[in-house]
Amino acid sequence: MKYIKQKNKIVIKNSDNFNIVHILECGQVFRYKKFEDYYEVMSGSELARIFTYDDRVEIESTNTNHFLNYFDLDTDYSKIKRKLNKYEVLNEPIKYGYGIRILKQEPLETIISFILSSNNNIDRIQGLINGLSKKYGEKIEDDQFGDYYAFPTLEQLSKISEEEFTKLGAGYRAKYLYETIKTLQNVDINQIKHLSTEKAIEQLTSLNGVGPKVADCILLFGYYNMNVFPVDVWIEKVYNSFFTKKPLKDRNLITKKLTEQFKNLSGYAQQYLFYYKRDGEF
DNA sequence: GTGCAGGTCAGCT
DNA sequence: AGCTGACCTGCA
Repeated sequence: MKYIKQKNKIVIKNSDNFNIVHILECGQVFRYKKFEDYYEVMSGSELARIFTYDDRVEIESTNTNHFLNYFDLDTDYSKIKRKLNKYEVLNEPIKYGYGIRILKQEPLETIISFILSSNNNIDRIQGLINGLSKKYGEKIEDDQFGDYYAFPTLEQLSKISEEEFTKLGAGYRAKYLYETIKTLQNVDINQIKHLSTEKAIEQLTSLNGVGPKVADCILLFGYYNMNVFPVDVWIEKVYNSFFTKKPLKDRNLITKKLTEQFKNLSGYAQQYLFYYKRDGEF
């Protein structure tokens, strides 16, 4: 993707492969907020504002290189979409969500966020993550962007009791968080990226509160692994409407069928289909 | 009041 | 291994 890198700004001239609404609302991320004329996104301890104009997109941030990587701007989505378009079922979804890009989020943040996402709704998930950051993350006072809160580090998270997670409103997920954080203190989460997809899923699902769907989300959004196809309620509907004559309700089986079909493009395919089904009309 | 929201876990065949 | 019900919580 062509972009111009300035001191604290990234300018994208041709934004056929970058649409901030598509990127933020295709289900991969929770730490963002819409303002009147821009979107704000937080990643780790960094913050970015994304302005969309007729002829360009501008990203102003606390850390240009961080967001260059976060938005994966050196990956050519035209090429990816060409490959995906060989599957007819993806033609319309790609047209609809043309500006989707898969973000490179931080593993810890992704693990915690998607544990909170289970059987929950988006508003509450966002509220929980904001509350968690505000209460336990580092306060950052930036001259240009004002005050905001970083996502808590593992060390900061490890000091939180189960009761405090409950007080935040995590519900029965409080125990999941508490147990998982305890486990993570004895695990190097960076080694997960070197494992085979199968082994990585095995290791992630051993964490409390992480089942097959959440494990797939963590691998896709936190480890940039395109071999997984998270199946939630929306993808279940997509599969049963457009991929089969006999409806399945076993999500593990649906995952298996879809990853067999899309192989190392599974992650991308999931995002276009998810956004099209959830936001548009399928 | 009741059903639901981006599933997971435990306890049963 | 595969299936089923319970589950925090806040909002329509």
